[in-house]
Amino acid sequence: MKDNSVISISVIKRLPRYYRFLGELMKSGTLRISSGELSIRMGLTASQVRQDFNCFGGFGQQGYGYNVQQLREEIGAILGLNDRLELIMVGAGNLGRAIALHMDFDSVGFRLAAIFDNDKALTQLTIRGLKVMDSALLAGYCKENRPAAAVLCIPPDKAPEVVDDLISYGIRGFWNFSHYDIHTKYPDVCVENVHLSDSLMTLSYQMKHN
Amino acid sequence: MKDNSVISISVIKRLPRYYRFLGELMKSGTLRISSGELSIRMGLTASQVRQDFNCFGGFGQQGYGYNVQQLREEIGAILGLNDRLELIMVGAGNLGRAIALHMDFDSVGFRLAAIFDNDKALTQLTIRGLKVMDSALLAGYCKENRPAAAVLCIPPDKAPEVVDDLISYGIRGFWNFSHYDIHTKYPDVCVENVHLSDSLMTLSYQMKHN
DNA sequence: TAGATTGTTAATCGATTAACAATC
DNA sequence: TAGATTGTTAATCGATTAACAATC
Repeated sequence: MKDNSVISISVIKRLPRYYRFLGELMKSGTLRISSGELSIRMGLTASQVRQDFNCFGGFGQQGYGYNVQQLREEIGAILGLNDRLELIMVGAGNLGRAIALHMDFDSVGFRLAAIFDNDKALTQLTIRGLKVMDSALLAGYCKENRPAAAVLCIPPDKAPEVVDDLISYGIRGFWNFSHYDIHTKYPDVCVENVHLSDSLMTLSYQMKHN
Repeated sequence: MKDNSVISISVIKRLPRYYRFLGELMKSGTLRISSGELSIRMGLTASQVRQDFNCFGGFGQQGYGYNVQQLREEIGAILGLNDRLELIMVGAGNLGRAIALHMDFDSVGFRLAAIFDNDKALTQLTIRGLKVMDSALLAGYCKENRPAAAVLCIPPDKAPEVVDDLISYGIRGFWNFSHYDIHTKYPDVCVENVHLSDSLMTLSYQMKHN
């Protein structure tokens, strides 16, 4: 796995999908696959598949194709799924709790280590073995445990302050469900936005223009 | 609002963000804004802002800029937020219930009209005034009410069958939280994927490569 | 009118696709 | 060896940025 030149974000965003398809192929007992066959199944071009994989080095073999399991492992390694960063959740409302219960964090490179909320009614709860902690304990917790990233499940009006705090506590990555633009103020921090209403508006557009 | 030529998906995906920023400007009492000022706030180029808006017609005025409220309304109209498509939810597990409770569907062009699950323990529940219905009633409901779209919050192994059914019941759009590629089999249907674990893997990649 | 800022065309950049020599 | 399929270079396509004339 070479990793010298900068990989474009378009390529990175396709990797999880490759990873998923290769997982399904593995389950179905497929040992090898060609770029052509994979491209048909995924609705891409064979060229793109080869270009994508070759960003990271030659995983294939001429005349044979790609070894499914090996390729999947390589992509997993590139995505960083083999070691886990400590992750905290801030905001344990409906959405936060569902995310905490629903996601298999361990299989996507993170370990959910703590959950915080400032609502006393929620700090009673235990979610997946984690007791929801009072937000007042956030600073102390971060100082002691140095988590790397945070899931942000809070209303947008509270987001600016919470983000400022978290950054000052050493958080360097955000999985952001809040409608607040972290990158505008902190361009160097890693951010993955999940803007649910934006996504649904896009569906609205699609459906209302044929 | 002209709508003849095909608008690229890159432009469409930026519209909800414009809509959100313009909403904030409106709240703060700003009446007009230039492409230059808006581009700085949003981290885009002034050129791109003008190009984007001009896909749909001239909303601005030379020497003045754009009227915030009018521009926001135009974008809302383009996204189709003024009328609401009937939407059903299939799958009322943790994630589905949180989405149902959390989302303001009315403000993004949809009306959540019914929720279905095949788990008898869930069909007791009432969520936002909607009684969770048994999946056995799905066909009858669709025949009678002709909903346009479905939120899919089911495990991926059940997805192929459920999607087949829903398509046969006349569903033409999916907000898809399930890890199943609807477009592969049904390229003509409207799909917005929310692949949460893909998103988190992307964050993992970002954080582990500096 | 002069200044500001759009709408739009042209130039650049990047990503995707095509082609093909290398090679298993 | 012959066939298949990669890795990689070149061509195309599309999206972003720059430039500037039009005009409020």
